[in-house]
Parts: sequence; C-alpha cells; structure tokens
Amino acid sequence: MRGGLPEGLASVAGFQLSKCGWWLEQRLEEELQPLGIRVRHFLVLAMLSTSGALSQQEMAGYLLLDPTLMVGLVDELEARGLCERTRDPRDRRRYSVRITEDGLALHHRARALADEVGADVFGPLTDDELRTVVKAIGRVMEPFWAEQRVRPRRKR
Amino acid sequence: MRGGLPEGLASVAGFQLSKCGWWLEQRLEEELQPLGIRVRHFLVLAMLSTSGALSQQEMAGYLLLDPTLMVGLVDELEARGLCERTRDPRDRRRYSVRITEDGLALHHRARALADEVGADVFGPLTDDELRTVVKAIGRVMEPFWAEQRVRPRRKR
DNA sequence: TTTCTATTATTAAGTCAAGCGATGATCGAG
DNA sequence: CTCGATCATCGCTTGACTTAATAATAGAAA
Repeated sequence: MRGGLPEGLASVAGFQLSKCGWWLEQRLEEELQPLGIRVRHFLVLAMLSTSGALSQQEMAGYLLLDPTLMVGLVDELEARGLCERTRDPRDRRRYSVRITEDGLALHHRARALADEVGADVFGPLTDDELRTVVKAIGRVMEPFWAEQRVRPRRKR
Repeated sequence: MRGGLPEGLASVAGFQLSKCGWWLEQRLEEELQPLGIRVRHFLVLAMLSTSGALSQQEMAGYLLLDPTLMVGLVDELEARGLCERTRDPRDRRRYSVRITEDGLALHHRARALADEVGADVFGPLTDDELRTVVKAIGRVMEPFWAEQRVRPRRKR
C-alpha cells in the first residue's frame, strides 16, 4: 500500500511515472520563479546552451510545443537579452536563435536549481538505482525522439 | 547523442522522464478511444476497482485534479452505467461512488490495453531494468502521496 | 525565367479545459 | 443550536493550445 494510494491506481506504472514527471516540473517551476523564468524558458536555454543555433521550428519539435508558441517564448527571452535572433543566411526564412552570455549565465543558475530539485526528489534512491533509472528512461525514449522529430504540427 | 536531441536537453533528467510520462499517456489515450473513454476515466475506474467506495473529493486528491472536474467525470461514467452514486449514509454531503459490473468489465479491458502500451514503450528494457525502474519510481513517489493527499484544492 | 508548391515565422481568432469564487447542504465542535 | 469546515455543484474567468490566414523565402518544375 503506497502512501494510501489505492492499489488499482498505484499498480498502473504509467500513472506513477507520469505524476513523477509532473511533480518534478512543478517543483522546478517554483524554484525558477525567483529567476523570473518558467520551465519552458529553461528548457529552451538548455537546448541552446549546447547547440550553437537552432530555428524556432526545431526547438518546437524537441519540446513538443506548437511552433506558434515558440514565437512568444523567444520574444520573452530576447527581450531580456537571454538569446538573440538573426536570420539564417543560408535560409532567410528561418531565424538562427542563439544564446547570449547573459543567457548562458542564467541557464547555469537555473540548471543548478534543476539539479537540486532532482537530487531532492530522487533522494530516496541509491546512486546505483538513479543511474539505472536515468539510463533506462533515456533508452526508452530513443525511438520516440527518432520518430517524433518529424512533426511540423500536432494533430487532434 | 540521444536521437538527435540536443545534449543540453537530454541531460535534464526530469525532462526525459516527464516526456516519457506524457508519451505513455498519449499512447494510452489513443488505445482507449475504441472503448469510448479517456485516460482519466480509466484511472477513476482503476481506483474504484480496488477501493470499495470513494468520495469525489478523495478521487480528485489521488488524481491531482480539481474536485470540480470530478463532477463531470463521474457524470459521464454514471451515464454509461460504469459507476453509480449513492449518498454516503454516514455523511450525507458526500457521495459514495462505486463501480458497477459493467465498469469492472470495461476496466479489465482498458487495463489490458494499458499493459500493452506499457510493454510496448518499455520494450527496450530488460525485465530486470523494468522492475528496478518501477520499484524506484514507486519509492520516489511515496513522500509525494503522503504529503499531497491532504490538499482539497490546488493553489496558484 | 516564370510559376507552383513547401517551409518558416507571425498574427489574430477561436476552442477548450483548468482553476477560482460562490452557493447550498450537511457535518462536527463547542 | 450557532459557527466554522467540508462536500458537491454551478458559472465565470483565465490562460493554454489550436486553427486559419498572411507574408516572405526557398526550391523544383514548366
């Protein structure tokens, strides 16, 4: 009996995992508030921190967000000087969005908070278990990213 | 390099886990369509299948949904004869929601689909890994359920 | 070249669900 | 028997997301 949770619910593996993801997101959302950004902003910065320049469409694909939402998202980051838009010279329809120095700095702070939250939430696990879980989830998601990346627009 | 996902993103453990939960939910949503129910209906049935009778408020607490949403949810299930409401004689403010025979039967079919989806998504894992992951997530969520169960209404 | 189609970013409008406040009924405590 | 708390419910607001339409550019085809 897990914390009073009805067995019929607790035994649905996907439910627990889904709520765990939700919990992590909520916790991080709170932690990021002092920085004035939301989780989605952090994720954009995280992407840009390792990938030189991305188009808004690419980022939307990775985050599973509608491309139209990326407009306002990048607007906000740009207004705060955390990233900058320049037209891609090789395809002037698209923007090259790249992170700025300030953006890198903020990402660094946000990442630290994210790691804190992770350490807190995953506290009950041994290092061994945590490693296994992270590796397993990563492997599970491989086919997903391979398949879903090609999706200009969500249906339904 | 995981499926082309930028390293800065892939390395955020919570992101992968969160999306994994989302993926499972979406997959199940599709699979349940022929049964005419959504994931949330299935979860309610799953709860009721092992817990004799619950109030709408209790169920909202377990599923982390606003109690007002539970109204329509139970309405729909009741209209299809999958559950029934009776006033709790010991507290006539609350309903005793319990599952019907039809509800049990439908839950059984839905649960089979959920297990299928799970087996499919977690296919890349060995039995050993899967066991470890499920057990770990369950343990991680224990403090969450212990704490969050007492929360009539979400804030913010 | 010219024309047609596809892609990218954007805005505006429409849709839908989640969340909040208020209400009526009921409970439990004093 | 009040008074504050709880439960289910209703209606409204807010905000997230989708859809549709527009403009600029790219690339292929005629």
